[in-house]
Amino acid sequence: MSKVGATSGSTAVSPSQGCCAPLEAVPLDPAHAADMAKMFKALGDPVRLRLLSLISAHPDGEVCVCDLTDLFDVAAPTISYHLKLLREAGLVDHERRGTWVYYRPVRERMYQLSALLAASDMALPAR
Amino acid sequence: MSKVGATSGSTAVSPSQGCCAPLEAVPLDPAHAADMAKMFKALGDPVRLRLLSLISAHPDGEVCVCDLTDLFDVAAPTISYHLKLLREAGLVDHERRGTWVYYRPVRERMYQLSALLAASDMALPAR
DNA sequence: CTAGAAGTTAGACGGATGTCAATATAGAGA
DNA sequence: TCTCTATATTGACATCCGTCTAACTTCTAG
Repeated sequence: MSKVGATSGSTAVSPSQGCCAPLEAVPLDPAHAADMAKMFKALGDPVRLRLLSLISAHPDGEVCVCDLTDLFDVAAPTISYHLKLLREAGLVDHERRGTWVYYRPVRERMYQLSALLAASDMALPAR
Repeated sequence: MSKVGATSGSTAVSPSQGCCAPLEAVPLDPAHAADMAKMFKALGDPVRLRLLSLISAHPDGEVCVCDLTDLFDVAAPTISYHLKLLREAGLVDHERRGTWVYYRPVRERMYQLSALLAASDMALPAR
């Protein structure tokens, strides 16, 4: 707990600031860095990044796992494994409906990362 | 090379779009995903994330390695290793001046990631 | 030219990661 | 209940990663 605190960032975050100041504004404290790093790490694999992309871009706001597996060259358990990591990073949610499981993006978390990387001198609205 | 092309993104990028559409707009093609994933992976370690944070937040726009090493619990070669990874991901630049080496952030690259994660329904200007 | 300081590179090593085949679990339907 | 389909979990295995110590490179200062 230091200046910015509130790692959780439950609901609405300020559009101009997010849960926390951009990287360039103030150095990250080690504890917060660890939490953010976990999310970045989850995105640090091409399969997972594409998974999140597909989940986020879907017009229904959610995607059935059955529609994801065919798009990759890896076996189904591997997709399952990657989805679990995205879940554990807090970047996606899931819900079982009948036989199928649907994944949704957690846009607040995605935005946390986005805000962290947004530099004020690059024509972003931040500050 | 497909729809968005130009991974390099040398100079100014459109404030509302960056080098590429946000994740939610269109699924990432595999080649592009790999490039982006490499950057995310570089940020997926607490030490590296703090390094980038310190480098980005410094008022001089650059930081001497000698000022970084003391802030971490790891040995100097480990810092060197992490800085190399950040360099290879294109997130920082470096320059030797005399005995010292200075690192600078590459804000265009940071912004590429930020734009990728910015969702349009979250009060960001994108689209 | 030698001595010393700042960084990087090389090599080694334990632990984490990504993948698969095999197995388990959950629900739908006959 | 029995079977089939969709996901998840387990266990094994090869590779990658983060860390260290030791050695090397580059520069400055005598």
